[in-house]
Amino acid sequence: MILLRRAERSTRYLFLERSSRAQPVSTCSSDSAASEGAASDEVDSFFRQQNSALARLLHLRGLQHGWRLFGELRRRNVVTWNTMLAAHVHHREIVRARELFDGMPRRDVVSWNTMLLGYSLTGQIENARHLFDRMPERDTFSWNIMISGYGRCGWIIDAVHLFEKMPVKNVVSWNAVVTGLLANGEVDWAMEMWSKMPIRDSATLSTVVSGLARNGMLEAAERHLLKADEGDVDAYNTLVAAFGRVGRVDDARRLFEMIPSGCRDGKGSANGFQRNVVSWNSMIMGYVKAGGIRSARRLFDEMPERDRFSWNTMIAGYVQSQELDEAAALLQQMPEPDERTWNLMISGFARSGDVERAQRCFERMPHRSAISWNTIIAGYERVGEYRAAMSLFSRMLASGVAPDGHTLSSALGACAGLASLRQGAQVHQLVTKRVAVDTPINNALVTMYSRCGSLTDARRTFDSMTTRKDVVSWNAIISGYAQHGHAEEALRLFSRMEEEVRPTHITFISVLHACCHGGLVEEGRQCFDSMARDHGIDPRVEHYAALVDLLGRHGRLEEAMGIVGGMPVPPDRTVWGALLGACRVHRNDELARIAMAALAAVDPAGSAPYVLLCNMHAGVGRWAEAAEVREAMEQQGIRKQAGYSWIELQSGLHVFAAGDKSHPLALEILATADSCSRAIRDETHAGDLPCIQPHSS
DNA sequence: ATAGGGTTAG
Repeated sequence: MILLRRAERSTRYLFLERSSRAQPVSTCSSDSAASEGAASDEVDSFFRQQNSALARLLHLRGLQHGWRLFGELRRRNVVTWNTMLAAHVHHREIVRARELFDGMPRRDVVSWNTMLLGYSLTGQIENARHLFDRMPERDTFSWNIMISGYGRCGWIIDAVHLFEKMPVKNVVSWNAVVTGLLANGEVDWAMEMWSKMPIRDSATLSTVVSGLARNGMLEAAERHLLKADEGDVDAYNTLVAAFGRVGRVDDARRLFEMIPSGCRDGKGSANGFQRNVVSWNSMIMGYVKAGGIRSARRLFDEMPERDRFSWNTMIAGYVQSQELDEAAALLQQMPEPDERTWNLMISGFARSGDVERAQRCFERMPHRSAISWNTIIAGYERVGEYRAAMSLFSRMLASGVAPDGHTLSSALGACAGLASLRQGAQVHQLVTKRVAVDTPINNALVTMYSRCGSLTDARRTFDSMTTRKDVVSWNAIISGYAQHGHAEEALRLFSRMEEEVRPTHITFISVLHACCHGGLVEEGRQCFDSMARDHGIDPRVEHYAALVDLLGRHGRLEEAMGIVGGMPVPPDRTVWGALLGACRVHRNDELARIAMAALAAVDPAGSAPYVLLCNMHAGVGRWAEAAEVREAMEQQGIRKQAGYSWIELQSGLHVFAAGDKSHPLALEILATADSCSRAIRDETHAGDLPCIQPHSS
């Protein structure tokens, strides 16, 4: 790399001369120029073989192994450099690709095109444009790469503009611009362009069928397909997959049956119109999507030949139906599971909560990409094992695999879970350095800052977002204000939100919590009522729990009980728990007994009713009763999980459990907590507060 | 060794 950097410095401002042959970039590499000129046919053929060996190696073993062979070849031949460059682009290693590109002793138009492609595939279309404008020469590939790149990045006007400016268009250019228009929802424009196409090939039909299907126009797609009647199996496959994707498995099957099977009589058709492995895979995928795992398996067993896609789709199906043993059984039968197979298994185990098994798969796989790391990190993050998630994240960084947006979102989620502002801010640094900051990343940052206690940073991130704020962004910031007790600001943001995006059920949970913590009982009540009425969102059990909490906490116990009694869904432990908590604060023994019995019924193993009842007795000095409850609890083998709180300060991480006095400053901390508790009690007249209990044992 | 259309993983 040092060598490449030096080369980069010497060549940065030199431009290639216009030529169809590779040119030396720097005058000091005259030896390679000379050898290039003198290359005999035998030498050329030797390098061709070496280069295809390099390409194979890169394909099979990844970049690390390729480097070795590359090192021996690189001084000789521009194709070698291009092979390596293409491999980096293929792996989306754009920074390394650029380093390589800058360090190349010579470049031809393929080198430039490959670099354009790299930027276009990683969404950095401005960088691609910058290079495109400075290219010493352009060919049709260059223009086509830019047109499809603009289309992919959503800059459809620029794509069309470039297409019109392009001197010599080929069929790929036309297909690319039609694809771009369809991918950006410009159906009419696309079809107009399509009708003007001077040349079409087999990809044209697939382009239109797929584009229409992706715009939800499945019937129009089918009309086009049948009208063209080219017997193009790829186009049929597109539609089989498209019907499958939206769950219309019968339509998918109908199309699938229209493709000649061609395997029994060996007839097929003259132009090769017969089912291929993709047809079968697409059909299997349709069944998998529709939950028809048995039908999928039947096809899988029936199909004449299977490829990696078939195996992986089938395994994905079992993973999705949570039949992980079946998935593992198929994994056993595969001759060579590939990276995707392992990733599927990892995500399957992780999603089922079995992160240990997920990690065993992770450790077994030979080559881990960013996706593998992301899958296992997200798995740990999702089950709340934030420390494990962060330690894998460090391992990933150390292993040299570049983190992407998915990685950093998960890492931010783990920091949020740990409430670790310090680590969160470090990940934020990586975000600004390493990835394009899109909406999901911004959302993760807002959540992280708010959960780590820095509402100011959360708000700053939210306000300075340059990408579109989606419903998750709004939910994140509203929930932040809710958790920090700023009910008015949460409600203000909620009204602003309603002007831009549709709230979801998650929004209402945050708003209800905000009202609860801010004492805005009436507003909360109205908000709950407006959910179904104005927004068409039926309250779920979580909303009922929040409403009961809101009413109960503010002393409206009968009203809360009325809500519980009238619920269209059975109240669960969160609802009864909220009611019980309220009974305790407002000392309503009678209702507490009802709630406690109900809670014990819906959650027999839970300790909450016992603990609360015990504390109620203890709170008014009924020690014998308190002891009785405790005994009953022990007899039934119910144990309270110790609750922990922690805070991260300059001095490190401080962890506390109830009644735990092991901290060196325990006495001072408890005294401060106590005085806070008193101050709040005086301020709010809220009876005794369940949240701070330095005296509980 | 580089461009457009088809099926799987975060």
